[in-house]
Amino acid sequence: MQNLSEQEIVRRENLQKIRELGVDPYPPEQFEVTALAADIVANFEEEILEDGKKRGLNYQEVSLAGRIMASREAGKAMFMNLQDSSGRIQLYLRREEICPGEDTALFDMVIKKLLDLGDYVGVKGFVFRTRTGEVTLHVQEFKFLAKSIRPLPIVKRDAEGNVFDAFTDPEQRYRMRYVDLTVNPEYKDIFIKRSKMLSAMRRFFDDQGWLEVETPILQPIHGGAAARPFATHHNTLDMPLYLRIANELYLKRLIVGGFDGVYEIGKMFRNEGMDRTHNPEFTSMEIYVAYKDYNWMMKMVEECLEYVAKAVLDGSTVARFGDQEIDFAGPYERLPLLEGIRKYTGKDVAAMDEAQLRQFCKELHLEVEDNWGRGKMIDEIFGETVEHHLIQPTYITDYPIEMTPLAKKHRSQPGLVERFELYVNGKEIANAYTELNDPLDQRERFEDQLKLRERGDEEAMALDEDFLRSLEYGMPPTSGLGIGIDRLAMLLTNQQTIQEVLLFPQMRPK
RNA sequence: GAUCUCGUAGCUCAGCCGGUAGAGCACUUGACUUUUAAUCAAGGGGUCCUGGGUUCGAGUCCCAGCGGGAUCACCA
Repeated sequence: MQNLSEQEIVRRENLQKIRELGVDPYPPEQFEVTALAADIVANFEEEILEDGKKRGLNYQEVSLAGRIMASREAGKAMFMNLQDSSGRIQLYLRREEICPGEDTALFDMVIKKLLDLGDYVGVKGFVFRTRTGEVTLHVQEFKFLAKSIRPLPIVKRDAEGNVFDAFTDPEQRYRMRYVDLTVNPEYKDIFIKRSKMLSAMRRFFDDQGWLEVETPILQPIHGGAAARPFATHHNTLDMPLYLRIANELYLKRLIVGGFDGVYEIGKMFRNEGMDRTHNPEFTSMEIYVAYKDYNWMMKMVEECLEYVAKAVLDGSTVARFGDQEIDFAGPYERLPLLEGIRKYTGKDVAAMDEAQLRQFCKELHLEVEDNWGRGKMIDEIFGETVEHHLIQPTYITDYPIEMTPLAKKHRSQPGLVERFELYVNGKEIANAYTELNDPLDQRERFEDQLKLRERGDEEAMALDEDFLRSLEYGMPPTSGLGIGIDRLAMLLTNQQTIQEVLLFPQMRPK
């Protein structure tokens, strides 16, 4: 045990003294809770009697549990604030009631002196309204449930709304999320909304009859996306394994296997940079539906996001994000990629050859690498000139084939594939294709990726022979979709950083 | 990975031109039976991120490192 602060030493001494007085600071038995603080404060009712006195009509025998977050002594009485999962309520204690006889040790010692802020307690009593009008629990029984031996940085607000001792340092908040959620309970709302978002999405898919599945996180070949993986090693098999960067190829194997619709909501892992929109592990939703194409998928996404937004935003489809208002009600604008570039630059990149594209990139002050092909440059031009305009949900459709080795060739436009990405607030939220199910075409695309890899592109896709075999057996026409769950959560909870929508964002070790 | 910026008490922060560290809350002791940032009186608490350097003297200036935040690059 190393250097304890004065306050930690005092709390440990208090813990010992409580035990010496015969009180268990960590009792094993359950404590029955019959009410929540927020419900009481919202619903307490009283009547005024003929003699002018007031009488509570409800909550006259309740039992609450939570942390003591403030304590005010007033002689032989005391006021405290109790915080439970719902909110806070004031407690009122009188010595003569807690300790009716001569022995006032429980009140004078245990409650008045040995109780610390942050301690978990259970209280029973009746609710009334104080002279100053605050709904308060008049405590008749008091019990320690768990002692806190480390001081909490409790936030205080005065009558003018000034905030004192705010626990605001993001590093501390993320590293000690348990403290953050305790002293800044408003952040719990983000995670409650995130949970509502996920359960609404599952409900939407389940109602269509699609099946939630789980596919391997440890994969021998990291396929399905262009990204650098985390590598690990399996001892018994003595082989390298990768944490998945995508689950696409496994979900398609299930479509080959005869499921009409499968989806998975789970973590993906990418060994790349971290910033306010990237965490090394992130949550993605991927869904594949047989006999559909990307036009159908656009409609499905509109219906799904509208449904999910309503579940999170109490029936509204409009999310406030910073100073923007984003409406998730469909239909969304559809803008082919090349038209989008024309719209915002006036240039027709489709007509340009590689040298002309390179020149255009220079004009835009884009740093072009030698190994970039047409597709990569067009993608960069799009990112530079169009992306930030796409505030309301917008589908960008029909991408160059080079960038998209798993999507089917466009039915009418050579050089393009049937792919769309959904942009909201200038950021990509979803990505979908009419899936490539021609096994010979797929093999050629993988081989093109291998060539890119030989040219030094570390993110080029690896060839997955077993996946190709599954396509050779025959995959029905299928449309697939991926949604970045963390980014959708950011939009629906008005948060500017991914760390705020992750309970435990990745941090450097201390 | 690059640039900017920050690191002082449990928490939030002051600390001037370099002169051995300060406030509020929290904590300790005492008073008070409807208070609410309770109040009143008294008191304790510091590896000034780490390591070097300049200087008679460094929280302060310089260098390096560690960690955070912001912006950028890569990516979803």
